[in-house]
This record gives sequence, structure tokens and C-alpha cells, in this order.
Amino acid sequence: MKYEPQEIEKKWQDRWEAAHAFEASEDRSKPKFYGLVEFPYPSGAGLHVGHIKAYISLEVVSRKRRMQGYNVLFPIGFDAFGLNTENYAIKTKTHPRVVTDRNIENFTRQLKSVGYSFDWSRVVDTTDPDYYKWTQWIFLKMFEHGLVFRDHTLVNYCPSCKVVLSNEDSQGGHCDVCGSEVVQKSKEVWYLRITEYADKLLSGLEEVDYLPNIKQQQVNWIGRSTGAYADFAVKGTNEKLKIYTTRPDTMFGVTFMVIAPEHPVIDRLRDRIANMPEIEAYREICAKKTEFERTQLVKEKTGVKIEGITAINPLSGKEIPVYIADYVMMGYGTGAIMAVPAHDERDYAFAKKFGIDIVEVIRGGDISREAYTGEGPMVNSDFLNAYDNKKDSIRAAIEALTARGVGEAAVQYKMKDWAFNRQRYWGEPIPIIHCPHCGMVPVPYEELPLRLPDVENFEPGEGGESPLAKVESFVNCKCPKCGGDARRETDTMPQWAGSSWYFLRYCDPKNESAFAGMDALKYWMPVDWYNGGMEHVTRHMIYSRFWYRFLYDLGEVPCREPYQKRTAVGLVLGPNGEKMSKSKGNVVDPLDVVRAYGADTLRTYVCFMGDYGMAAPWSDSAVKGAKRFLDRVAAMTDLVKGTGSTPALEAAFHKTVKKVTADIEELKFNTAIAALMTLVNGITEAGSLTRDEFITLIKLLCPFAPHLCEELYETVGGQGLLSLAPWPEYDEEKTKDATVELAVQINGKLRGTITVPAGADKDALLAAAKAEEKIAAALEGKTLVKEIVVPGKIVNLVVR
RNA sequence: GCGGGCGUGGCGGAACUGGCAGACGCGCCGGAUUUAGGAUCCGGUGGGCAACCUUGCAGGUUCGAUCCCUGUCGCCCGUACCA
Repeated sequence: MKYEPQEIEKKWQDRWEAAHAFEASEDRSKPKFYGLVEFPYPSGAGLHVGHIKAYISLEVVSRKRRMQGYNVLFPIGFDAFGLNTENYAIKTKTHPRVVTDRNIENFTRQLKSVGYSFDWSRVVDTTDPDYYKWTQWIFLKMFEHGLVFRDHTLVNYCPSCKVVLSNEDSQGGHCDVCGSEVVQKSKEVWYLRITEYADKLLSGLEEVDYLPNIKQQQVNWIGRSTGAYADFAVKGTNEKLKIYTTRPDTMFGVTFMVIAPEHPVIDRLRDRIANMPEIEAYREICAKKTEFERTQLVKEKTGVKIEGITAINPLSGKEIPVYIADYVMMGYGTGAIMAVPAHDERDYAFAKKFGIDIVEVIRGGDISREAYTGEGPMVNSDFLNAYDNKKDSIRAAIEALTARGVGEAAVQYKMKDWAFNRQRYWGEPIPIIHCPHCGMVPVPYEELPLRLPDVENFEPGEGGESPLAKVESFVNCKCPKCGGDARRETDTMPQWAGSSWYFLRYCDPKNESAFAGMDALKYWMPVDWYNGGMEHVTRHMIYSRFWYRFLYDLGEVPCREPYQKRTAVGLVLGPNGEKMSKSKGNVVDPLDVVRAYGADTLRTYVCFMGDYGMAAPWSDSAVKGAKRFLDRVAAMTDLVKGTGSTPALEAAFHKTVKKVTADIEELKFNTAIAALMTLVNGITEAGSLTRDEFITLIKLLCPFAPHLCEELYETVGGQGLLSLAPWPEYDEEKTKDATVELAVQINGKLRGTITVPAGADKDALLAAAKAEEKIAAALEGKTLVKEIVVPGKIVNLVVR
């Protein structure tokens, strides 16, 4: 047969659809497999090769598992709220609903053209009111349980998108959506108290199977540290400066304090501060600094001494100066630190610059040259001098602080609470009503979904308020509690909201009385295998684990962790080895490949490119190689004969079944395909194969190139769909060759090979080795010192 | 700085975690077919004339190291004054 992709792909896609071949079955007696890939944001640009590679992972696994008899749930949906759509809508003056529907339609068509075996009967769309009803429902449950709060603080703000961003959304100081530099702005915003779940998110990692680097990144992001709070009294006032430290045992080495420029104590002590104008000037400079200046130009420490106030060290009683400096952040710990220049590099740099005393309290370094951050015995530290290790001295210091009532043990997290509102139109409305009498009142559950009103103008307001604020009919409402006039919240949720629980909806997508029925959840959850990009490890993964864990605490979901296993896809780079981008002009359109070479070629090539988890450059000529391989497989129908397989070919088949079966489960698609290519080479050499063997071949290839394999199956008279036919089995005994070739080394260097029966013992191997021509020659006149024989591996003769 | 990862032919990458380095593919060379090109098929292909040399570099452990250890250089990703 000849491989003509254009003629067969649509045909099989239609047949699969007509047969509902890939819809998850309600038969709950079968073992289940829930494979999840990150649902796409349906941008106007259409499918990207990145999507192809990301989805091919569990596509191949799911297809194989289906053939192995699993009840497979392999769903897809659309994460369709968000700024890109909204910005596009503004630009083209088209309603985001229209844009979204068009994009979803386009994505659907494109995904289907690649032949993914998604369950299209369970598609979710986060912008569908029947879906976001439950997003709002979960939000209200969180509100009910005290996990939602409003606060007036400094937030990350994108001046271009005109929205507040969470920490996760502004990693590296740049807006996640447009890349603009993020500025700090004082605003009243909604928060989700994710920090309350920090410990659960951390401990939950112990019971899941994520790649080690994924776990590590989450651990780092949560950033748990242990230490203590301590109160430093401000001399002559009732004020106390509360600090957080991980090394309370170094307290006798404290020679000054530093507070963040935004620290509120400055305003409270305004009257006592002698150099207030200088302080104000410094605060102004700091406020104007961009993220870049604050983080990149860190070498030089700046700050101002606060004249007129001093603090008292709670353990030593010493009076010390207080500085204001922007190397102390308001957002971490308490916004104030005790500085121990002898044992902290930043404090050391600051002390050197400002000529402050440096007092050694841990022996082991040379504090005249640099801060010593290692361990050692305590010195100059009163009662702590008795200790010579970190653990004991910290414990003793905390005990002392506690006993004197000036401090206590404490835990801090780098992770911050989740800034949860956006001042934009295309998102889930936050279902809260502001009542002048009752305060914040949740929209009653029975009124959900709180629908987005239709508006003409989606432009965000200049003052940073949501477009919804201009919609009087939406804003004005009655308070559900007292019935009086009230106003609706006009901000919407961030894009991460809808994606924080979508995998639950897949389990039971049509449920009208719950986000998903417990029955369905008990069967399908947890997700057995989740694959996606590394960029989501500290965003979406953290958020959705938080939401899921919260629902677990409520008794709404059956297990503590949503994702049993998580793997990551490596980037597809441009042909020049650089990251694909429009500006670099190195973008490959996967649909072009489908048109030119067929979906099966695209799929096979993407799998064959290299290590699945690593970045790999695109190669147009290698794509042709994949096509050539499929051509050869198609041509193999001519070699199918009733009889005539060699023992070598039979063994090759068993080996290949074993290897492909194992490799797919490890996402080692490149070597699985290499094994299939080797097999095809072997068949070519043998000149013929049986029909059964041919069917085994196309079954193994089916997860990668399903259209072609279905067609070939039909060509050789196969009944039904190959995609649902049983996966090939192998016989371990038959994977073994009768004879093996073994390397013979002399002094560790290869000097010859011997061919011996598979089970040959040491003596036989040794004899064969010594009889080998080249070996015998090399042994001539030498003294044999040692013989190393590892059956099945090697013979090494050590001579002198 | 810290955390994670990676350095193997001209290229993408293999190699049972200590046992014949370079599977498989791309590219390249030669041949067949073709009026020609393309496509296809067959053969060859790490370097060196050779002895030999080769997994970023330098050491170490071992009968034996791409794999383990020490040091060093380079690249990528994440994070960032986290007290």
C-alpha cells in the first residue's frame, strides 16, 4: 500500500467519532486511567507545535492503555477567559464571546485534524456560565471559610494591562501576559489565603509521584523557613519593632536594625525622628525604583539612619541604631530585621558602608574580611556561649526569648497570599455584594452563576477600575441580607481561577447540581498522570492543588492530592535552536506539516525528535525522515505472506513488543520509534512476514500513527477499529537470543568478540575467549594475571 | 548568590545505571533507477595512513568509567537582597 495521508486521515477521524471510540465509558468495573494534559488557551494564533508535543505524551499513553483494556479518560477543554482575548476584542471591536467561540471552533478543528483521541463529549469551556457557576461556587465556599479577604497593600501592577498581578503572575518582575515591567502599587485587592495551605501543599508532595525537579521547584516556591519572632523595644516609647529571624542565636551579634522603607512605624514615630525630611526623600526614591533596579542593582546597599530613635536588644539589653533601607522588604517576615553583620553577607555589606560595629558570635571565619555564615561554637554571647552547634543554640535562644516574653518560635513562607482580582471584563465576576450596612455579602448560591453582563465597551477605566463598574444595571443591586440598596463587586477573577479545578469537571461535565458528582469523582480521581509545561509548576499546579485540598477539607472530593503523577514536556525550539517566536521568524506551523506530510508524520516526528522532557530544535529534513519511515511501513503490505517468519525475526518481534510497551510508559518515545524502525529494517532484510506479525507491527505503531495503522489494518482484512484492538503481548523467553556475541578484553581494552550459546557458563566463556584468534595472538608470551568473566556481559583477561 | 538540569560524531540523539560508546534518524559519500531533476532502493559513513585516539577539561576509584568520587570550565531553566 502507498501512504497517502490526505486520503485517509479524515476518513478515520470520522469513523472514530461515529463509533464514539475514545469516549470514556461508564463501565466502572474496568480499571481506569485518567490522563490529563493542560487544556489550551484558545488564542487567535491557533495551534502551536508546542501544543502538539505537549499533548502527544498522554495521547500515546492513552491510546496504548485503551488497547490494554483500561477505561481511559483523556479529556480536553478550553481555558478561555483572559486578557489576550479581551485585548484582541478591544482592538477589533468584537465581543470576546464571539472571539472565544471562533477560537475554540478553530482549535477544535485543528486538534481533531491531528487525530488526538480526546473524549470530545466532555469538553469544558471555562467561560461557559454552566462552568463558571462552579468556579464562583468554590470561591464562595472559600469566602465562607475565611480564605478570602481584602487588603490594602502594595501589589504587583501591570501598567500596560492595567491589572493587579499575583506574585506567581509577575515572576521575574515582568507581566505574565504582556511582558511589561511590573510596578508596585498601593491598592485594595482581593486575596485568597493560600498561605494557610502552605504546609499542606508542602506535605502533600510526599504522597505524589512528580518528577524530582518539579517537587523541588514547588518546595522552593513555598519557601518554608523556621526561626523566631522577637520584639525590639524602641527606647523611650511603647513601640516595639517585631523582627523575624532564622538565627535567633546570633542575637548577641546584633549591632543595628533595619526596617523596610514602607514600614508603618515611621509614621507613628514621625515626631521623634530628627531627620524626617531625609527619610521621606529616601522613601520616595525607593518607591520610584523599578523592579529591575531593586533586584538587579543589588551590589550597592543604600539606606538612611533614623536619627532620634534607637532600639533595645531584648536579650543583651544593648541600645542599637535603626536604619531604613530597601534591602529589607515589607512583604516578607515583619518588614524589620535585626542585623548581624558578622554572619550575614547583606548586613555585612551594609555595616561596612555605614561604619557600623561588627561583632563575632560564631567562631570559624575571619570577620575582618567577610561575613561568616558557616557553623561553629558561639562566642561573645552570654549564656549561649555554652553551645557549639546551630540546632542547640537556636533552640536555647528561642527558649530564652519565650521565657522573657519577648519572642517566640515562628515559621515563614516565601509564598504569599494570592492576589485574586483583575480589573478587566473577560473573567468570572466575583460574586460579592458590597452593602453599606452589612459589609461584604456573598451572592446567594441559588443565584449562581452570576453572569457577565453584555457590554459595549470593554476598555478598562483609566483609574484602574473594571469595565463592569460602568454597567449600572450590573452594579446596582439589593443586599441579599438586608434588602437595602447595594453595589456589586465589579472586579473579575484571574485566569487561573477556571483552570484550578477543570480536571474535576471532566469527571462529570454535565452535572447541574454539583461541580461533579462524588460517584464520578471517586471512580476517576485522582488524575493518574498529568503532563504539562514546567512554567506551570509554580503557578497553575500550586493554585489547583490548593483549591483541590480545600475541597478535600470540605469533603467535596475523595483524596488529598489531585495529581498522582506529573511529568513535563520539553520545549520545541526553532530550527535555529532558539526559542520559537514570531519576532525571530522561526515559528513552525504544525498545520503546515499536517498538510504537507500528514498528521501521522507530524506525530511520529514530534515523538522521535529526542528526549521528550528536553528542549529540542525542529528539523524539516528529519520530518521527512519520519514520513519515509511511514512510507516503508505502508509498503510492507506487499511483504505479508501466509508463512515464513525466521526465528530471528520472531525474536525481534518479541523484543520490540517488550521495548515499545515499556518505553511508552516512560515517555521514551524516541527509543520506542527507533525500536520500530529497527524492526522494520529487520523485516525488510527477512523479505517477508506473516499477517499476524504485520498486525503486531501496526498495533505497536498505532499510538503514534493511528490513521495509517487503521488503514493498513483494514487493508489486511482487519475487523473493527485497530485503536480498540488488544495490545500485543510478548513472551519473555522468546525475547532472548539463542546465541550472544560477547566482548573479550585484554587489560580492559577490546581485543576480540566471541559468539557463544546464551546460557554458557564461566569456563565455557573463558575457553572460547582463549580460543579466539586475536585473543590467542595477544596472549602469546604474556603472563595471565587475572581472569574476569561476567556471563552475558564480558570477558576481561589481565596480563603482564 | 541559591535551586534544578545538561555537556557524547557534521546534526537530533542512543547506551540494560559500571561491561563491545555512537542504536535509530537526519545529513553527507558512492551505486542502481531516471532524458534530467525530485522521489525511491542498495551500500558506506566518529577521528587517524597506522600503532592507536575518542563521551567539555584535569585527576581519582576499578580488571573495566559516558555512568561512581574530587576539582575545574561552559551552557540552559527556575528563583532572587526571604532576614
